Amino acid sequence: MNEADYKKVLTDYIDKRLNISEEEKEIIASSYTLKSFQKKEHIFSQGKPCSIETFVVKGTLRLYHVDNKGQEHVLLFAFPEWWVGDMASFNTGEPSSLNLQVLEETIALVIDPTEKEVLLKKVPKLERLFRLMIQKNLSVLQKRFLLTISANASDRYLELIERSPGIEQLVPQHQIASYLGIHPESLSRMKKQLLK
Amino acid sequence: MNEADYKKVLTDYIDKRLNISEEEKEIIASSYTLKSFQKKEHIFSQGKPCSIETFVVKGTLRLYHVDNKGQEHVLLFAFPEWWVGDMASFNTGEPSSLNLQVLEETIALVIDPTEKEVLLKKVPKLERLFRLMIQKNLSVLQKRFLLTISANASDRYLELIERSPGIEQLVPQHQIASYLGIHPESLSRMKKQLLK
DNA sequence: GAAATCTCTTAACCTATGTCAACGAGTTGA
DNA sequence: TCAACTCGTTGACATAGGTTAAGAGATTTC
Repeated sequence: MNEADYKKVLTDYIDKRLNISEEEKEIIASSYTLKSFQKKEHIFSQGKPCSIETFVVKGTLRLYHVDNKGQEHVLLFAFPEWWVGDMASFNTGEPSSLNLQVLEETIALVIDPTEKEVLLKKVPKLERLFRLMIQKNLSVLQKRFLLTISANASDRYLELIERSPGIEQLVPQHQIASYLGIHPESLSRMKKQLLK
Repeated sequence: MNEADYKKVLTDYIDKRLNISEEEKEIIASSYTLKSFQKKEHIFSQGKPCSIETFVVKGTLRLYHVDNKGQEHVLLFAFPEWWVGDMASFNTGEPSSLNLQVLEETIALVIDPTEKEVLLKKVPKLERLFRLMIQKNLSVLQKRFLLTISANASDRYLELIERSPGIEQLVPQHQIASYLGIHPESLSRMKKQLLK
């Protein structure tokens, strides 16, 4: 696949949701920059403004937070056709509280706040797309929050593997523990319990 | 205050963020319906589609979820100039997983999905406002989520009373416990510990 | 291919919070 | 004014998950 092919993934994605003209497709394609990232690389980091919004074309990422005790907490794993970033920081310029790290070699289309502003001016109907996108993010996060506070770790684990079968092949177990909000030792013990 | 005054709270709120014409103000004002709600009343409930988006003009509300063990979990308390609803349900029509209940007699401006669609057609620049609004909600929820998974109950309690001083006067303690994700007995015990 | 590093497991013990039961102070309602 | 609730508190005990330490395979690195 070449650059144009990768960008087509994005314009197709948008076209499916909004119906855009060829001209608009070109504007969109030229507004985004194609980047590839190596395993373990950080695309943005906690403490610095996140000036990048990412559309994943290929690969796997994790978005996580490090708390003031040094503990990592995975917010989400991202796969192709996902948008990832730190909305709050991207829009306000304030330091991000999140880190975006590559788990599997990734190809993504990225944009910075200024370019995005220009793009939205040129193609205002994208406002709607981004609203829908955030809405989706919000309702995913809301579900996750409710599950986190109302279910115990093993129910959350079962929910995760049901919702994302195959995730245990893609992501090391200690990061699944981190996603579940428990320690690797606890997950290990828990899985042993579940086998009974 | 009369109806026009209450609606002015909304149009002023929007004008501060978007700069809208007099004509647009009128369209907006006429798209929203003024409602008042009594203490303990439910504005929408879990299991039914939430076909209402609320802009609080006056009063206090709580948005909560009841899990499958019958336990209540408060997602947020809402105060004047807040938007409250269940975005996911409002936009898709699927059953809501949330309840919105009045804690103190409330005056609010409400809109349903159809009216909102019409309004957005008439005043497309509101797309931007709603995007910003959801963005804010998302970043609040994200902070809350990170705090919930990385801090213990007493740190969350201290954070809450620091962020919302006076909340203990507005909301009964067992609902604060529910917001913190613990049981009333635990909060009681915890506060005793903190006094030492 | 040896050393270093990472990943997962197990075990023993610890702690925060849940659970259940009882009680007293207020508040509401007949 | 008494009965019924609601709300917060306390205590005893239970449990999920944290903490620490150790070891065994994998995997990476030089």
